[in-house]
Formats: sequence, structure tokens, C-alpha cells
Amino acid sequence: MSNSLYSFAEIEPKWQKYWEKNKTFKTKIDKSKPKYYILDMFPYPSGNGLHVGHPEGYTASDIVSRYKRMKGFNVLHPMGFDAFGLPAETYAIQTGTHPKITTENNIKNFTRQLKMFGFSYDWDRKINTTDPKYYKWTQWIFLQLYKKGLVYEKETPVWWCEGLKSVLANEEVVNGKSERGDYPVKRVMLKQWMLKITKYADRLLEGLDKLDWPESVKEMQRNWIGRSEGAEVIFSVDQREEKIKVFTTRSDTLFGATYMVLAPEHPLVEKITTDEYKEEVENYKKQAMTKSDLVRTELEKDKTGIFTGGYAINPVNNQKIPIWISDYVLWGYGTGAIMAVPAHDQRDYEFAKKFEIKIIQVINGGDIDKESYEGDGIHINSGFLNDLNKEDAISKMNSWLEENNYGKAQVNYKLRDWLFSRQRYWGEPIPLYKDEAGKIYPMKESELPLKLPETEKYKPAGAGKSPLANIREWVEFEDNDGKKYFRETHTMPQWAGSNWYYLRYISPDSESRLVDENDEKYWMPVDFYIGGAEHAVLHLLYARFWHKVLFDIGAVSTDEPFQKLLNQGLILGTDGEKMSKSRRNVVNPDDVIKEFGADSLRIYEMFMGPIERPKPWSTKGLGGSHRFLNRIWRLYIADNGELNPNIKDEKSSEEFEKEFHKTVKIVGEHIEETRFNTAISQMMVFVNTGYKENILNREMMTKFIQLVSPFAPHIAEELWEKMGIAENLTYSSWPVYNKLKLVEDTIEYPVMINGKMRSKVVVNADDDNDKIKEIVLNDSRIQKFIEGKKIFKFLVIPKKIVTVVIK
RNA sequence: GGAUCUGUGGUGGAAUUGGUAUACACGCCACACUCAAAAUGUGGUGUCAAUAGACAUCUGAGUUCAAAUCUCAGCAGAUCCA
Repeated sequence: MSNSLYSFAEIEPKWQKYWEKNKTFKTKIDKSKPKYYILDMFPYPSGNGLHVGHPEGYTASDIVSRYKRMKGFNVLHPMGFDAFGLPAETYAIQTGTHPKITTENNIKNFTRQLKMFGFSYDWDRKINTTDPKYYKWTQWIFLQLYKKGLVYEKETPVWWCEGLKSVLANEEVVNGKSERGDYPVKRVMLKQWMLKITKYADRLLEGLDKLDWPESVKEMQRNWIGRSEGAEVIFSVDQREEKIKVFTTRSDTLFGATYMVLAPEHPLVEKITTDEYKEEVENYKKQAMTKSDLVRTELEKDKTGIFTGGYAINPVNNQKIPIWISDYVLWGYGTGAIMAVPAHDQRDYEFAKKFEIKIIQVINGGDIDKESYEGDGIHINSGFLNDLNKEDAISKMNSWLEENNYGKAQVNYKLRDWLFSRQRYWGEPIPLYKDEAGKIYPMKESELPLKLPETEKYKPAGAGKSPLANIREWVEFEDNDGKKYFRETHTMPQWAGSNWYYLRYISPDSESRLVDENDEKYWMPVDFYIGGAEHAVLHLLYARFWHKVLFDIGAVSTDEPFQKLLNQGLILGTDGEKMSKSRRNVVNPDDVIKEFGADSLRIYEMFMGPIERPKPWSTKGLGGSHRFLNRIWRLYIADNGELNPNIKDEKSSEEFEKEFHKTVKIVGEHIEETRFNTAISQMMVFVNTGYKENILNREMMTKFIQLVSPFAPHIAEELWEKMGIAENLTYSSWPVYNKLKLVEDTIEYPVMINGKMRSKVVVNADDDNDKIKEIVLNDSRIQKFIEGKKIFKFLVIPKKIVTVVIK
């Protein structure tokens, strides 16, 4: 159906080979040029190959790369693979194929596909996170974190699925069952490695202000970090030594605290529970362990809880208040305990109503018989806070707490430390080991990389244990001192490799450092980073965290890694739904390239709509983009294969020349603004105009090829060659437009009367307002409307519109 | 429930950031080429009315000489968070 006039099937491989052979995109430091580092989020090389969503962002970054080269920048534009991950391991468990082999094959396939698009990557810088030469440095960074005291071990629950004999991630657990196989899952307590990202919370928050990122992504990160100012309050436990610390943003409501709630996992629960309640509490704890945090904190859900039999003392009035446990309080969030003020918190209110706990109103307002009141107001029933408003009451209470050693003002973060252990085989081994007494030792940097051992058993070794635990000869070793040591068997999460890959591209072969010092200073920061919005929080936050640590130890010279960020929108199926195998609406780029060529696919994906918006696929629309390339081709090449005889050294018409300069202006500006769809539509206008012209000035037509080249590089190279130009297109200078050509001698003004468009008048560009008014009032159409009416206002908005108000 | 974003022809989307609403493309219609079709080229295409004109940017109000654009209220959808 794609009746092509130009043979993309020959042209595209021809130029891809040419670029590869000539190393056209090889990048070196060149201090005579400004640098530009433009980065794609590197893909996980899945067995399915590329989908049409990948090339959307990659084409956008390729257009900018090619444009910047022509603008005289030294451009670094690399690609690599984030190749550790679950699918290869699952496949290994099923088939016995080593993940290394699967990964190698997939990378080959991905590379083949990426090359078919003609992306201008410097392939000599390709990286692969599973290469020991690469993960040596991932492990090295981990050791630096360890040395800085940012690594610690903590007992935390993980999801264990007996049916799958595997530990599952939160996302893999749906309604207390495994997403795959629907087996029950349970919480298992396990010692795991944590990274103290919370230590960097403030800097991660402040750093956002300087970044040229979408506001939505910055906002998401701010919410994720979740800084809140409040107070720590210390409650003592009735008849016991222990204290309970809570964090609250509403210390002013302390007089209304009528009970406390501990997370079921809170270690104090066991101590304070009286014999009478022991059994119930134990049962409740077991139940809570099966629920995910998401389910537990759902607002609408029915509140559950159990009284422990213990009491705490409210420090402000020495009242005994009951201590409950409930799953709506999470362990690992804040202090795992809350003071409950049912009168002024909705969840506490529902809880208190259900279990008939006392509700004391301490702020005037609302109707406490019906619902909690969370607004501001005058404090009542609050001793020394009475008559104060919220703000004043908070500050007075915080001073009181501090003076009396019952707490202090405190900043709290929603951000939690980063759980860094995975009970998997296909990940970076953690370079730590323990002796028989359990003492932890970091490996020496000179011993890195700690390679993954070969094995044929990829299944986990048992509840919460990694497959590596099966390989005794790897785990146990004797050091020179003759003592026995045990390696850590957990591996790093997939984020680890992707956390710093942008640095490795800068000097992929450096053996002495993770990134060469001089090269790093030249290339960093990444000027422009393009990728999916799904990484708005985790990847982009973790990478910023590591980067700041590297900055602190002097390994990098910038405080932030990614200056500008763009999220491309999802490409949906023709049905407007997310592409998925089960919906059978997946479009395969291999098929598209076979039928229409890579240039057509590139142009189409850029022309679909604004890059950052989600948009549905249209096969017809793709045909239109292909037709556009054919029209370009025919504008240059006649049916006999020779150059179009209209292309000559004579001057083109005034109009066509004007359109050309306008096109140069718009295409350049719109690339800078990443508005590729409108850049393309302007090129279409130029081509449409060109079809009506008899004289296509050779110089203009040459420059137009340059405008096309970032978008459709193959056809551009071919036409460039057919025009007989020897200069290297990739490094030719981007055309400059002549401003004077765009200045009009005359201006056509639309004339509005009482807000309605009534006529148009043409005036000379240098006519003053009086002259314009004269022309307008003499216009016959205008006269018809203003006849017998009084002119109230007469406005000329320069170069825009004339507006008349009559009555 | 919260945060952020979006809402324009039959469809994807433009609109110089408050100034002629619907650029460009898809689809559809007509004409040319053709024995015919495809491809290609040219023209038309918001709705009602057919000279004029009236009405149209999710709904309703407001600001303004002028609103798709700004403000408020509501409705619908998307993403993230709870």
C-alpha cells in the first residue's frame, strides 16, 4: 500500500553503514566548541524488543542532537542498556538459560533495532550495567556510601510467596496474593541493607528549585520527600519505664489527645499488652502482616484495632489515655506511633466513634457530633492554649514541650530510607561480608568487582534468602588470617546500575576511576535528559541522591546531574488505550520500518502531537507522514531520477523566498522549544508552496535539506548527495534566516466593531494611527456598520488589530 | 480524598501567550491524468443559512474594547500520591 517513489529500503541502510564506517558521531573533547550532553533514559533490553514508545523520546533527543551539532556544539549523545532485572531471571528459572545469555541476545536485538532508526549515538560509548567492568564501579559507589555511614542494616518485612518460592516487590502483590499465579503471600521479617537517603532530604528538596524540569515532576518529588514541620511529643507509659515518641503537625491539639495508636509491628506492643488482651493482639498482628501499606492506609476503609490494655500519660494534663494498635498506623513511617485527636482528625474520629473512645473538642468550629473539624479556630478546653489560634497555639505548645522535656519542634519527612537489598540472583552483589560473630566488613576497593558466581539454580534458597545463598563455595571463604567469612547474599536493586550510568558514558573505559576527572568536568551536567514520566520519582530521586554523595566526596564536580528534563507522553494504541499484548493493540516498530521506512516513523511520531502529551497511534496518520517524505523527494527528484529542472540558480519568487526564511526561523525556534509537531507542519507548508513555484532557488533548496535532516536524516543525506554537495551534512552549519525578508511593507489589519470581525484593511507599515483611522473609516464595509452611530473608542493594536466601539 | 495536567471540527492537533478560532495532517467530496483503478496533482470541507449573516473552543458566571487563552464555580478524562 505504501506506493513509495523514493526507495527508503535502500537509502536507509546505505547511510546507516556510511555513518558507522566513517564514525560520523564519534565524540571527543573539543574545547573550541561549547559542549552539549543530551541523554536518553536507557532501556531495559526485554525479550520483546523495542516498542513504538521507545523511539518517541529517542527521536526527539536525536533531533536536538543533530540540530545542536549543526549549531556548532560538541554533542555527547550516548546509548546503553540497563540490563539487570527480573524478567531475565524469571526466564532463567523457567528455562535454565543463564540470564547473561538472555541479556546478551536481547542487547543484540535492541542494538540492531536502534541502529535501524539512524539515531546519531556514539556507539563506542555503549554501556551495559551487567558488565563486571561496569558494576565494579556500582559496587565502588556502594563502598563509598558505606564509608560515609550511609549504609545500615535493618530488620524489615518483605513479601514472601511460598507458592512462587520468591520474595516479591510491593507492586507484585495484589490484594494479598501474588500478581502472577495468585498465590498467598505473607510478611517475613528480614535483615536488609538500607541507604540513608533521608540524610539528604533537605538538599534533594532545595536542589529542585534550580532545575529546568517539568513543574509536575518537581512537585511529585516534593510530595515524595514530604517535608512537614511539627513537633515530637514524648508520652510516658503508665507504670512502666518506656516512653512513646510521636510526631505531630498539630501539637496544639494535644489537650484533645484521648488515646494513642501503635503500629502492630511496634516493639513496645509486646511489653505493654496485658495478659487479658494478649491473644487478641497476637491475632490482630498476624492479620495486619498480610496487608499492604496501601490497603492499610485507605481512607474509606473500615477502621480496625485492638486495645492493648496499656495506658500512656498525656504530658499536658497527666490524663491516662488508652493505647491501641491499629493497622492504619504504619511501622517504618514516622515513629510508628501516633497520638490520636479524634475531634480534629478524620481517621481518629472514625476510629473513636467505632470503639467509643472519648472525643474532646479543643478548637472551636464545625459540628463535632457529626464529623471531625480540621480547620483553624480559637482553642478551648486547652489550659494554657485557650483563646489562641492554631499558629500561635502550635508555637506556644512547642516551647512548652521543650521547656518541660516532653518534646520539641521537629521537621519530619515522608521520605523513608531506601531499602537496598533484593533477594535475587541477577543483580550486583553487595560487596560486604561478615565473620562468624556477625561483624560486618566492607571489601577492599582493589578487590572489586565482586563478580556474580556462575550457577544453575536461580530459585531463592528459602524464605527471604537470595539464590546466592545456595552457592556455598562463593559465600564462604577463608581470609589470610585463617578465619571464616560469609559474603552478603542479597543483591542490589535495579536502580543501582541506572543511578549513575550517565557518568560512565563520559569515560566508559576508564579503569582507574568511575569517570575520568577532566572529562567529567568538561561534560557534566547532562544538559538535556529525555525519558518517560514513570521515572518522575524513584529513578530521578535516587540518581540525584547518589550524585550528591559523589559530589560530597569530590568524585563529580556538579551538585545536580540533570539540568533540563523532558517527559515524553505515552503512545497509546489505535483504540486510545495503553498498548498491551492482552489488548492486541501493540504496534511493532520493525513492521513499520519495513513498510514505510525509519524516516517516516520518526517524522510521524514527532508530528502526532506535542511530545509530552499522550496520543493515540493512527496508521492513516503514519501514511500521511510517509506521503510528506515522498513529496519532499519529488520536489527534488524528477521522475527520470534526475534533479528537478525547476531547481536552478535563479532567484525564486518573493513569496517563496519569504516562506523559506519563515521556515528557517520557525523550524529552528521550535526545535529549541521541543515543539517538533509544529516544526514539521511548517516544513509541510514550505513543500506545499514549493510545488506551485517554477523557480526553486538552488541555495534555498540546499538549506531546506539541512532543516529536514534532524528529523529524517536518511532521505536528507541522499538528497544532499544528489544535489552534489561534498560538505558533511551532519556538521554543516544550520541555515540562518534573513530578518529583513520577513518584514512586511504593508500590514493587513482585521477590523473589529463591537467585538465582531467586520472587515480587513491594508495599510503601509509606516502609516501612523491617524492615517490608519482615516483608511478604516473610508472602508465601505465599515461605513455600513458605523453609519449614524457614535464612535466611542478607536484602538489600533500595532501589527495586530484595529478595534472600533460604537453606540 | 489530595496534587498535577488536559478538555478546540468527523479524527490527531494549530492559534504569534489576551488580538482574524480551526494552521498542518488524517478522513471525506469534486476535478484532472487513466480503458479502469491505485498512485499523483489541483480545489473544497466547523454548524445552520446560502446574497448577506447568525451560532460555534466541556458547562455556567465574571474581568476586558477584545477571552480557547485570565479569575471563580462546576462537569468529564489522564497521571501520580494517599
